[in-house]
Formats: sequence, C-alpha cells, structure tokens
Amino acid sequence: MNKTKKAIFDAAIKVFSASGYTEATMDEIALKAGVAKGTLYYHFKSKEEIFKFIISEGMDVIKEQIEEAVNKEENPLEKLRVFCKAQLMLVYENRDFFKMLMSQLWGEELRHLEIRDTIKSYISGIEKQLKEAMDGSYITDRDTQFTSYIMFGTLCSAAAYEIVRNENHDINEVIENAYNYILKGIKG
Amino acid sequence: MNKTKKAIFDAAIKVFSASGYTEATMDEIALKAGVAKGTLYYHFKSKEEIFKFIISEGMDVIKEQIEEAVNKEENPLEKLRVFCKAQLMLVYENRDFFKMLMSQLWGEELRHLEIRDTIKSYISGIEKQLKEAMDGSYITDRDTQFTSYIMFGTLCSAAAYEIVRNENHDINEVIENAYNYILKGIKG
Amino acid sequence: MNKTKKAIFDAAIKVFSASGYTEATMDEIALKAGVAKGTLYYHFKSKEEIFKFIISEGMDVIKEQIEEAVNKEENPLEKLRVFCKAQLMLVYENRDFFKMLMSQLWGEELRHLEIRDTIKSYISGIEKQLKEAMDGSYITDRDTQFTSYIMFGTLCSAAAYEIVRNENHDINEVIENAYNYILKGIKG
Amino acid sequence: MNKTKKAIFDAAIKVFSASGYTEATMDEIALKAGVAKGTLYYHFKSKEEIFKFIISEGMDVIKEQIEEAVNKEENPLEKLRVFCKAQLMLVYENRDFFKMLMSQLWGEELRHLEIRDTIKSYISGIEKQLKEAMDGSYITDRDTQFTSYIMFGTLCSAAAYEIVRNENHDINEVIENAYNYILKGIKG
DNA sequence: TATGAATGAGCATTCATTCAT
DNA sequence: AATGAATGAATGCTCATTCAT
Repeated sequence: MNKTKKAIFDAAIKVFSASGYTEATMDEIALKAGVAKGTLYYHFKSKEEIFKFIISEGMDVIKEQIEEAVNKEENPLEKLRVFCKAQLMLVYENRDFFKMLMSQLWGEELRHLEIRDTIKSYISGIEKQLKEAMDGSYITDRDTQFTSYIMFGTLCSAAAYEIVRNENHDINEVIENAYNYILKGIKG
Repeated sequence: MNKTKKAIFDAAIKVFSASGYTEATMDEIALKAGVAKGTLYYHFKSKEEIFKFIISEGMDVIKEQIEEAVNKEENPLEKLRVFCKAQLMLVYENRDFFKMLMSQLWGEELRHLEIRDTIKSYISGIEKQLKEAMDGSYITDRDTQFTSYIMFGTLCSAAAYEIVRNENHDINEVIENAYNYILKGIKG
Repeated sequence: MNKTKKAIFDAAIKVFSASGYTEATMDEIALKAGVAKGTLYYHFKSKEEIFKFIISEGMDVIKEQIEEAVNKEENPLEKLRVFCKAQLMLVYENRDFFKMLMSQLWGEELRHLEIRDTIKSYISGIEKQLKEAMDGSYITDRDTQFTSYIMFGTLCSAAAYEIVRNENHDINEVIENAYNYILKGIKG
Repeated sequence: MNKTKKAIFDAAIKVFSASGYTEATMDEIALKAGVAKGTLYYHFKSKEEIFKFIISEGMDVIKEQIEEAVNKEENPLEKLRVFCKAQLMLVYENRDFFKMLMSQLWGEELRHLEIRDTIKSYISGIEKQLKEAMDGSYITDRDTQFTSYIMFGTLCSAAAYEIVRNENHDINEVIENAYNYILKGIKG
C-alpha cells in the first residue's frame, strides 16, 4: 500500500466510524486524507470498494495478531485467556474500526452480509479454542457454537463499555474482570 | 396518538427497521402510512423526530413488559432469571427494532448519543437487579456497572445468534443456555 | 400535460437539439424551463425518460398531422404530393426536434434503437403510399421498402438544406423542387 | 505521422466510431492505442483535436478515392454514375466513420459547425458534377446547389438503409436502384 | 388537518487535462 | 518522448423540507 492509498485508508476508517457507511461522504474522506476527490477513485473503484478493503485489511491484521498471541501458549485455558486479552486490547486500540464494524453488521445489503461472514469466520476461531478446552475437560461441555457467539458478544460489550464511557479505567483490570465473568459467570 | 399519527408511527417503525435510519426515506414512510408526504411534517418536525419518537416509545414498551415480568418474582436470582428470559424473548420478537437500535448505537451524531443514553438508562435497570442479588449474597460481589454492561452484551449476542442464524432452535433452550452461561460462565 | 411539464418538455427539446443527448445537462434544461432541478425529477424519472417522452410525443403529433393531410386526398399521386409537402413543412417547423432525432439515430444504445424503430414505423407509412400508387400504375414498379427509405432521406435532406443554410427561401418552391426530384429524378 | 501518433489515430477512429464523440473517453483511446494517457496529450492538444484530425483525414481519403474514380470517366452522366457508386461503396465500407459523422452533424458547438463545413465542401464536389452534366444538357436544368444536397441525402439514406437493416443485399443492385431513382425518380 | 408540487443542497461518480519525473 | 498519479469541475440523481391551497 503506497503513501496515498494509506492516507485514504486511514481517513476512511475514521470517517466511516464517526458517521456510519451511508452518512460518510467521499468529500469528507478526501478532505481528511488530504487528497482531491478524484484521487479516491484513482485508487478505489467506489465508496463500497474502500469500505470492503478496510474491512478485509482490518480483520486480517486482527486475526494475525490474535493468532500470534494464542500460539505462544500451550495450555488451552491459558490460550483462552490470552485470546480474551488480545481481543479486548485490539478492540480497545482500534475502536474506530470496531465501531464501524458494529454499525454495519445488521442490514441485508451485500456489504452487511459480507461483514457478517467475516465475523462468522472469526468466531469460528473462538469455537476451535473452546473445543480444545472442552476436549481437555478444562471447561464444561456445552454447545460450542452458541457459546462462542456469546463469548464474542461478552468481549465486545466489555470493550464497548470502555469505549462508550470514555473513562480511563485500568485496561488490565477490565480484562481480568471480563475473563473472570466468562470463566465463572456472575455467580462463581 | 390519533389515527393518522399512529399510522405514521407504524409505517415508520417498519421502514426504519427494514432499511436503517439513513436508507429509510420519508416517501417510503408516507406511502406505507397511506398519507401524503406533507402530512408527516404536520405530525412530526423532521425525520429525526420520527426516529427518536419510535426509539423512546419502543423502549418504553420494552421496559414496561420487563418490569411487569420481573415484579412478579420475589427471589433476586429468580428475578434475574425472568429478566434474562424476558429480554431475550423481546429482542427475539422485535428483531427489526433491535437491529435498528444496534446499527444506530455507534456514531457521534445527536441521534446516536441519544440512543446510547436510552440504552444506558436501560442497563441501569440491570444494575439495580444485580445490586439486589449481591446485597442478598446470591451472586459474587463485583463492579455492578461493568457487569451489567457485559450481561446486556451477552443477552444481545445470544439474541443476535438466533436472529442472524435464522434457524429454528428451541428458544427456551437458548434462554436456559444463556442464563447458565451468565450465572456460571464457561467453566462452571 | 400540465404547465410545468410542458415547460420542461419545451426546454428539453431545445437543449437536446442544440447539444445532443449526452452533452445536454439537466441543469440546462431546468434553467431554460425556469424550474428547479428537482422539479425535473418530480415529473420525469430520468434524463432518458424525458428524452423518450419527447420522441414519442413529437412523433405522434407529426404522424397525426400528416395522416390528416393525406386523408383529404383521393388520388394516390396527389396523396404522395401532400405527404411530401406535409413532411417537409413539419420538419421545417420543428427543426429542433428534427435535429435531435437525426443526431440520435446512429448509436447502439437502447434510446438509439428505440428511435430507429420509431422511424422505421414512420417509413412504413411512406411505403404504404408507394404501394397504392404502384398498384394504380401511377408510378414505376420498384422495391417499395428501399424506395420509401431513400424517399424519406430525400425529404430529410431537402429540409436539412433549408435548416442548415438558414436562409429564407420560398418554402413552397422548395417543396415543388423536392417533389419534382422525387417524381422524375435529375434527368426527367 | 510517426508510429505512436498512428497508433493513437487508429485507436481513436475505432473508439469514436463505436461510442460517438462524447461517450468516447481518452482512457479508452489510450488503452486501445497501447499508450499511456499522457501520451495522447503529447501528440494532440485535446480530445477535440483528435476528433477533428480524424474527420479531416478521413474526409480527405474519401474525397481522393472518389475523385480518382470519377476522373477515369469522360462522359458527364457516366461520371455521375461512378460518383454515386463510389460514394455508396465508401459509406458502406466505412460505416462506423459514417455513423460518427452523421451523429455529429446537427449541434451548434464548434466541432459540429466544422463538420458541417467539411460536408458542405464535399457537396460542392457533387454540384460541380451536376453543372457539367447540365451544361452538356445531359440532365434537366435545375437549382444545382439544392439538387446536390438532396442527391447527397439520397445516397446517404440508401447507404443507411443497408447499414441499419444489417442484411446482405447485393450491393451492386442497391447501387443500380439508387442511381435509377436519382436519375429518373419514382415515376420514370 | 392534510396535500403534493416544488425546491435546492448534497452526493457518488466520471473524465479531460495537467505535470513532475 | 512517454508516463501515470493526481486533480477538480461537472453531472445525473436523491431526498428532506417547505408552502400555497
């Protein structure tokens, strides 16, 4: 990705996350990227193309970083732990990207469906972790698919809690709390 | 709410839910309501006004129904249980409304902020339940605000799981699973 | 056709004929019609829709007037004569419409094909006249379709001669000359 | 004309003919010519410049070929005959060029006016032939300018008949028919 | 109360042209 | 001579909003 394309990429993430896909304008992206509007179209075919590019690039980076972190561990429970930690950190650090994702998850247009597919494949990764932990009897036997979904939801809402409140909690404490909740629920 | 305003309200909720805020058009709403476009502006100041009205009315109905269900119980744990059940059912039954909410939660425009406030006040209700249960030592002592957020997130993702997958699971089983997860986590 | 629509119609003919279909802009049409751009779209679905409407309305008027003139005569040769006269007059009087037609006759897009169809059906009318005249042995037996095409071309170029030169010849003399040429060629 | 310029010329004639002036894009021409877009501007000042160059070059070639054919004959009637034949053949063989010409004949912009001038000068050639034939009393005395215009129109529509219908008539028969019509009209 | 014709600011996209290399 | 990244004015079209009736 050359310099200009990178500038557009960065600007677009910000604009899309602040305004949502439809409200975001190419003018705004061009302005924020410091290029002329035509330049956007020299590097991308359309607004939607920019959007898709951001999604796939962003998810690739996130997946990579999480896998790297997880693969360092051996014990399945420990793997789950670093997974939770890594995802929380990443959402926290890429809040704009995350907000954009969340707002574009719910419709029925092509771009929505594609994002949902991306998320689904991401959640499959969680499911795999859960299966390993179950097989080793580290955690209770349950419907792994369902559990992976709500585990994902739990992590997202923990991050959202931090992002939306805009306060400066100790992120490590948040991670600890979330991990405990996931592991033992509100009762344990 | 007189007859015409009700017709607009009903039409708007359908249109907003199906298309999202920005994609929804006043023409579409007017058409579906069976009134002229000008009539929308006789009853509401603007598109945003209609939207806000729907959100607040919708949330009021939901709150009412949940409170009614919760108040029937005495035991704090049982209260939490029916709360989870009620919310899951309501999200499940008003999926379009829910999707609209979710997609409009993340931006920085006025209507996004207002929706977030509405959700915050809703989550306060959860927090109250948690406090009661904690005070009675039914559940572990924890940061109630944080926990109420991720509990809300867990419930939402459980519902989203059902909605997005579009299969016909036994909703009661889903509720049971989600409640167990919230109570005891993946380990217990 | 109400007043506003008529204003758009008249403006569009002028603009299309002066600039051609593609170069003509909706702004220009709106300006010349004395309405806002949005008004164009209130009355017509698109630029192409305006164009098609003009073609079909225009051809209908022309066909009607010619038929009326022809039907007043009995003798086939006399019919041909008034036909030539009527077409020349009409092209002469609706020069903008005619220029627009001519410039849009040659491409392969839908609107071009539709115009060609319209013209074809118009030329069929000429062919019918020729057949009657041939059947009554008023003119030499020939391939009527081919002859009707070049007769049409002859009449068009006679009109174009007048239009392009922008001089004030006696239109009746022009008609007489053209009719003689069609009847007897350059030799007779 | 060096190699690169020739490549642009060849590409441009194809693109302009296939799409018309406005629809043709510099990108398309560059692509088809196998050069970068900037190169077009090294060899030509503008899109319009390329267009005009093509028109004038094209008409020069046509004029030359017709003159060559005509000059082989002595008898003025025979000259007219080969002229008709040559023009019909040329239009028939260069149908794309011809269609482009026809579509660009009718507007009021500079390039339209210039094409009309080119055509006018071409028709003067016809007029000269007619005068010679009249002087030798081979054909009836008439307004030569007017007659040359409608003769040109007749030939064009004969060619258009063939082109638009897209059938495979015997082109020699078409020429014979057209020549007969021009000579003796529909009656003779 | 209700209407619907009219408005015009705003948007995504195209494309001829420029210019530094 | 040639390139191709960058430009920005121009365009067709949308849609929330207004207002005279």
